[in-house]
Amino acid sequence: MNKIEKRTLKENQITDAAEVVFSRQGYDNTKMEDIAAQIGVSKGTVYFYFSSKENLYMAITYRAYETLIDLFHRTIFDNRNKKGIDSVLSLMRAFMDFSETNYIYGEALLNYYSFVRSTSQGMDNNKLTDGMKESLFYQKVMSVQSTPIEITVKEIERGIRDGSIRAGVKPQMIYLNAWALVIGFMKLNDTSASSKMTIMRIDVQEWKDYMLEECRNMIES
Amino acid sequence: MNKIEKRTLKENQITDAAEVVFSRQGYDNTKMEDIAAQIGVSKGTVYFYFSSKENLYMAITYRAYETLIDLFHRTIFDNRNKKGIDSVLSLMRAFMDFSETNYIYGEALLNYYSFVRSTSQGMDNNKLTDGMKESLFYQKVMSVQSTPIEITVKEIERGIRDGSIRAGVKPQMIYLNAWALVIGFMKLNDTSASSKMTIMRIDVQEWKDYMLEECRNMIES
Amino acid sequence: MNKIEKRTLKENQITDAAEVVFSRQGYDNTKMEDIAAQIGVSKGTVYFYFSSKENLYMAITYRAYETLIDLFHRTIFDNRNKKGIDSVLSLMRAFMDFSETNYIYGEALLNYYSFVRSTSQGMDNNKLTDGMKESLFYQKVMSVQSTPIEITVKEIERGIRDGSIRAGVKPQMIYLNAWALVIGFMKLNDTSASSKMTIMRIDVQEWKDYMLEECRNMIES
Amino acid sequence: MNKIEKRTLKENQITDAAEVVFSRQGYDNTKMEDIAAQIGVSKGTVYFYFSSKENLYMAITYRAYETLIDLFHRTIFDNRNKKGIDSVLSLMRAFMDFSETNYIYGEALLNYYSFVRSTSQGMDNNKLTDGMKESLFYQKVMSVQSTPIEITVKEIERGIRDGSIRAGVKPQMIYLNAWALVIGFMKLNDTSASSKMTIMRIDVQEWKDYMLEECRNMIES
DNA sequence: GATGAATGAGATTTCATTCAT
DNA sequence: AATGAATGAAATCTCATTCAT
Repeated sequence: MNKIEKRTLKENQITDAAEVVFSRQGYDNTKMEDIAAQIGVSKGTVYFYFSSKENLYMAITYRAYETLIDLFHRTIFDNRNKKGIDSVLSLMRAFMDFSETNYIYGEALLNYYSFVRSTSQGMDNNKLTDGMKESLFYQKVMSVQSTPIEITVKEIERGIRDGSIRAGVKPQMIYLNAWALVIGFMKLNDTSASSKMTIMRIDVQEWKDYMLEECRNMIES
Repeated sequence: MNKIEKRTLKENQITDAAEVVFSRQGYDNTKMEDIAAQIGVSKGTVYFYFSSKENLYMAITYRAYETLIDLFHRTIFDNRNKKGIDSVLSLMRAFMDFSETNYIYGEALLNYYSFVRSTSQGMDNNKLTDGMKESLFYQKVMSVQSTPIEITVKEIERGIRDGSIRAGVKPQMIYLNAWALVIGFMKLNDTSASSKMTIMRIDVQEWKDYMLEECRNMIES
Repeated sequence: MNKIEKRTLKENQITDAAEVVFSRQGYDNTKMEDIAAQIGVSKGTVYFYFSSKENLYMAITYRAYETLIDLFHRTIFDNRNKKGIDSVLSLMRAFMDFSETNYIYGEALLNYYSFVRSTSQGMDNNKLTDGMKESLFYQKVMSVQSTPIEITVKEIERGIRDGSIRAGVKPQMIYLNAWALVIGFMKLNDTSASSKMTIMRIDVQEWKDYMLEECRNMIES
Repeated sequence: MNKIEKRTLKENQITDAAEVVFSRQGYDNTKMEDIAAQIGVSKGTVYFYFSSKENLYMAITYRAYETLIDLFHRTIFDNRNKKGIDSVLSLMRAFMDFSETNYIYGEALLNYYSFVRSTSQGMDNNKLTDGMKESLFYQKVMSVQSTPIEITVKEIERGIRDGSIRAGVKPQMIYLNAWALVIGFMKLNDTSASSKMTIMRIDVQEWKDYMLEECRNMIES
C-alpha cells in the first residue's frame, strides 16, 4: 500500500466516522473531537486530513454525489433497453431509496442547495467563501453537482424521442416537477426516522409507489 | 392599553426585529444582541420577553403558522362555491406564493419538520426538549401545526365528495403528493434568489403554473 | 459614579492586571485567562472590555505614551526658565528613569517600533492589520505617537535659538543622536533587571549621569 | 566528505533556510515546516539536526556572533597601525553596516539580550532553561558572546594608551556609550525599512556619518 | 538518515444566558 | 421593566514535537 493509498484510506476512515457522528448528533452538535474519538485518533489528526469542519462535510457531500451518480449510471444502464419514461421513474425511485438508506447523504445533498444559496446571494454570512472555495472537496463537489441533473434531463429527452414521454413540454419543466416531488418526499420523510415509518398513517413505501405511479401519468405521452 | 396589551405589543416588536435579522443573516449568524439592536433595546429586554433564542424562533414559526392558517381560511372561503379541486389547488398556490413572499416563514415551517424529527426521534441532541417543551410558543405551535394539514385534507375530502377529485385514493395520499410538490418547489426555489428568478432557464412563475396544471390532472377524477 | 466612569474604572483595572501579568510572564506566555484570574474575573469579561489580546496590549502602549507625554510636559514646564539644552537633557533623563521604573512601558514603546515596522513594510504577517487598525487604542496610539518626538525637537530648536545648542546641525540630527543614546541605554539595561544593577561592573546610575554629561558636550554650542 | 562534514553541510543548509524564512516572516509566524519546505526536506529532517525551533534560532545567533567576530578581527587588523580611536570608530561602523546588511543577524544579537535577561532573572518563563541550556548552540553562543565586547574594550584601552582616547574614564564606560549609540541606531533604523531609507527626513547614511563624527568628539582625548 | 503522520496541549474568541442594579 | 456587565462552556484551529517506518 503506497502513500496515496494510505492517505486515502485514512481520509475514508475519518469520513466514515464523520458520517456516523453527524448522523447521530447533527452537524452543529458535533465537534471535531467527537469525530476523532469515534475512530480513536486525535483532533489534530482530523485537521491533518481535513482543513476544516466544513471541508469535512464537503467530503461527505462529495461522497453523496459520487454514490448518487454511480447509482444513476447503473440505473440508466439497467434501463437502456427500456423506454425513457421507465428510466426516469427508476432514477426517481433510486434517489428516494438512496435518501432513505443514507439519511446523511440525502441531507448533505439538500443542504448543498442552501449552501449554494447563501454563498451565491448577498447574504452576510460569507464566512463560507473564504477558505472554502479553495478547498479540494468544494471544487470536487462543484465539478459533479450538475451531473445528476444532466443524466436525468438526458433520459427525459430520450423518453420524448422514443415517444414514452409527452412532447411539447420543455424537458427541464418535466425535470423540475419530478424533482420537486422527489425532494418533497425526502423532506416530508425527514420527519419520520426510518424507512419503515408511516406519515399520517400512510405507509411510506406505499406512498412512494403511488407517487411514482402518479408521476408516470403526469409525464407520459 | 393594559399590561397584557403592552406585553404583546413589545413581543411583536421583538418578533418583527427577529424576522428581519434572521432573514438577513440566518439563524446561526444572528446574535441576540443583533436583534435587540435592531429595535434599540438591550439583550436583557429580549430575554425578558423570550426565554431563549430558540423560543424566539418558535414565535416566528408560530406567526408563520398563524399567517398561513389565516391565508388558508381565506382561501377556502373564497373557494366555498367552487369545486373541492379548485380549492385544493388554490391552497397550494397560496402556500407557494406565501413562501416566496415571506422567505423566513417558509423556512421556519420547513425547519419545524426537522425540529420535530430531532426531538421525537431517539436522537442525542435532546437539548431542545428541556426548556423548550414548556415554552409558550412551542405549545402554541404544537397546537396549530396540524391545522393546515387538516384544512387541506378536508378540502380534498370535499373534492372527492363533489366528484371533482378522484375517489378510491386515500385523501392523505393525495395530500402527501400535493405537498411534496409544494415543498419540493420551495426547496428548489431556495437555490435561486428571488421569486423573479429562473431555475435551469425556466421562469419560476411559469413553472408554478405548469406544476399546478399537472397537479390538477393528477388528482382530478 | 456613572456608566462611563464605571467602564473606564474596569478598563483600568484590567489594564493594571495586564501590566502585572505581562511584566511577570511576557506577552507570549500570557493567556487572557491569566489576566482575568489576576483580578478574579472571567475571560469573557476581559473580552467584554478589550476586543483582543493585541488590543489590550495597545491599551498599555497608549498608557505608556500618555504617561511619557505627561512626564515630558512636566519636564519642559520645569525647565521653561532654563536653557534649551537643559530641557533636552532633562527629557532624556526623564525617559531613561521612566523606562527603568516602568519596565513594561519601556518595552511597549520599543515594541511599537517593531509593530509599525511589520505593518508598514511588506511583511507576510499582516494579521495585525485587519482587526487592529480599527481598534480604539490603536487609533489613540497613532494619534499621540509623534508627540514625544515633537516635544523634544521643539526643545532642541529652542536650545538652538537661545544659543545653548550648537547651530548648523539639523535639529532632527541632534534628536536622532540623543534618542539613539537613550534607546540604546534602555536596550542594554534590559539585560539587567532592576535599576540598581550593574552592567559590566559599571553602576547603571553612574553610567546614566556620565552619558548625559557626554551628551551635553556633544550637543552644546 | 566524511560524516561530520556531511552533517555540518546539512546544518548549514538548514540554517540558511531558516535565516531566509525568519527574515521574511518573523520568528513567531514561521513554522518549522516552512523552513523545511524552503529547502525541500521534511520537518523531521530539521528536527534531526536541530533539537528545537529555539535551538535553530540559536544557530543563527551563533552565526551572527561568528560573522561579527570575524568582521571585528578583520577591522582591528586593518586598523592595527592606526590609533585606537580610529579602530573603535571602525568597529562601530562595522557593526552598524553589518546590522543593516544582515537584518536577521542584528535582530538575533539584540534578542539575545532579552533572552539572557529572561533566563538569568527570576522570571516565570523558564521554559528556555530546560532543554536549551544543554543545547550545543546555546553553549557555543555562551562561549563567544563576550568576545565582541572584549575586542572593543581592548581597542578602547589601546586608544587610551596611545593617547587618542581620553584617559580618566573607565573603558567600560566609553564602551557602553558607544554601544548605546550603535544599538539605538539599529533599533531606530528598524522602524524604517531598508538601509536606503530616511528617518525623519534624514538620510540614514548621512546620520551614520554624523553620529560617528560626534562619537569621535565624545571619546577623543 | 529521512519522512510525514500523529499528537495534544493550548490559544483565542464567541455568545447564549444570568443576574444585580 | 429594562439594562448591560459578567459568565464560562465550548468551539475551532495551530503547531512544536515525537516516533514508527
